[in-house]
Amino acid sequence: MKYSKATNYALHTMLYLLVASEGEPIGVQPLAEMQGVSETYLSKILSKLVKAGLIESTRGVNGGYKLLGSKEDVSFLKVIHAIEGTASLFSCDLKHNSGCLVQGTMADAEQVMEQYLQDRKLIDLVKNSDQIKFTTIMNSIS
Amino acid sequence: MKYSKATNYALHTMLYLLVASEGEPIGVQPLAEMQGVSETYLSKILSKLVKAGLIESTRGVNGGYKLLGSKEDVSFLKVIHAIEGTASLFSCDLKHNSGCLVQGTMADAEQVMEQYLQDRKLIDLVKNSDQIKFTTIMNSIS
DNA sequence: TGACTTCTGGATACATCTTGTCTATAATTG
DNA sequence: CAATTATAGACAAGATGTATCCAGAAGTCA
Repeated sequence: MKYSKATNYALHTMLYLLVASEGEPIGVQPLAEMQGVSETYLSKILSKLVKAGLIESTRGVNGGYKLLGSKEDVSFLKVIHAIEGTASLFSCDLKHNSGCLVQGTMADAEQVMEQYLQDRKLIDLVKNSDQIKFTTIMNSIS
Repeated sequence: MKYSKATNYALHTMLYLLVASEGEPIGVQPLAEMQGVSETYLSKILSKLVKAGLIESTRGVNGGYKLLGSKEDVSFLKVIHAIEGTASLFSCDLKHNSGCLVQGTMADAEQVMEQYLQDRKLIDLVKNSDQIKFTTIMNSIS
């Protein structure tokens, strides 16, 4: 059980869009180049973020992607759910006659993690200290 | 991202062995039949539990599997780790020059869930009320 | 020793998911 | 119309999960 690389791309892209949230939209090109992945692949990931209502896209010249809504509202959970889906991590397919004893605890464990990820906002990663250091880091993504 | 079905088999099998912890070891045959899976497949899963030190196996006539150690010590986390491995759920492969901003939070989230799963013991599912009801449920696994 | 039982390990097969790429298409600007 | 940019579909290589069958090791019992 592992998070997909797509989730990682999504989180980093959201971080970038969040910092660049004021101003012109940003095309796939620079985002894909930064992370060393093809434009079409990253665009599929970005489409999921669009459908989830996290960002908006504009086509045509000077088009691209832009954060939708408030910077402070972007939680880790929203991004993860947009990419991984919202299905439960655990499900028991066995044919019990009166419910599965295990499932409840597993669901609770997942809930605990989701609550944590919902409380954590992407902006927390960059707000406290230095926007400069952040951009340096982002640009350094090979 | 989902837990494997193997983890589910492992949890149910451990529950069964836990209830039957006093007495003779139990062979793969009944365990596999209960859960509707082949003996060889389930035995591979059980081998992982053996290697993890959760159960012990004895070969030959009247052999089988038996809980190792105290009933009270079997946490959800131990079983899950035995099957899924202990690798992190999230890892960033991007080439940052000074560490990944995202990874820390993701690791913390995982830690929160693992702590919960470590605190939850399998025996909690059956100890409070009725051993009888439990056996009924277990036997009802098609 | 020999027969039987039970776990162990290897080879194999199939389905699904992930990670991508390439190409074509739709929408927008100028 | 022409250039730009997102979107969608087809496709493929690779990894992983699920599962079976068969051969072999190891233990028990007569």
